[in-house]
Amino acid sequence: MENGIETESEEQEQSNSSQDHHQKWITEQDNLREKLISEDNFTWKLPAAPRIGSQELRFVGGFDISFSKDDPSMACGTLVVLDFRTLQLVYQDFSFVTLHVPYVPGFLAFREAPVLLHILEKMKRSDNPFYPQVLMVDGNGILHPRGFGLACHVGVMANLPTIGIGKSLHHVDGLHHSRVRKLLEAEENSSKDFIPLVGCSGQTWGVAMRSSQSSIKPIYISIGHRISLQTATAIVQMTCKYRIPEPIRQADIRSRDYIRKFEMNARLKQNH
DNA sequence: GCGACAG
DNA sequence: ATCTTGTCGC
Repeated sequence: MENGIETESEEQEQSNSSQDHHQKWITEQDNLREKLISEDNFTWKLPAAPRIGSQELRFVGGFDISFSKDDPSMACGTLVVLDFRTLQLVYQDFSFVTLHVPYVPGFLAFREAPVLLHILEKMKRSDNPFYPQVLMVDGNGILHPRGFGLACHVGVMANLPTIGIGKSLHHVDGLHHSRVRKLLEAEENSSKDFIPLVGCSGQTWGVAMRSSQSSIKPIYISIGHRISLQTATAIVQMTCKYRIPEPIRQADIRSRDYIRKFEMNARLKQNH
């Protein structure tokens, strides 16, 4: 009985302190959100776009993190940069780190953003000519409970145009699976592969996109920073060879590869 | 009160 | 995120 009560109060304290921490995180998200730019804000143009006197988009970045199955706190953040026209890799970098911040839905940025910002900063410091003009992030932008997901967070902090790519739907403003499924089915016959994600409030949070013919499961595109949804959608479409756009897909593949090699090395050491 | 909840 | 086999199709 006494143990039961004691445990309960400890849990209560834990719960309270984590609630406090979440409140700090919420405040930080609310503050950063004031700097968010949700329209095109860059000097380049898309191919065939009539923007006189500006260079075409050339370098598209992608970011992802993979985790060790042996020790889930060990992670590898990977940044790749692809040539927009050829989708060939022109740059890659890895950051092997130990993460102490847990994943909490709605607060992904506090876990993953520092890793990405570190790799970006390193690249910028060295004046690397392949520094991305726009960055795709594995996670949502404004498609988020407070309209400020991972893609917005890194976009504002790195002052870089960013696009959020979700592989599953984060439920926001009445947007849940059955509602999106209905929207998809309704538009399916009209051969549209983009479905605006309009919530109950009437706000457009992003688009669901059937990126490849083989998969019925959509990806969820939302703006991060300094880009319009229309431009973001066009860029994602132009970089999709498979369901996941190439920048994210390459980052994912190479990140997993890095972790696997690390684990292999660890095994070899252990055995002899 | 219960369930839902990007990666 | 990660664990996991085969399987269907171009």
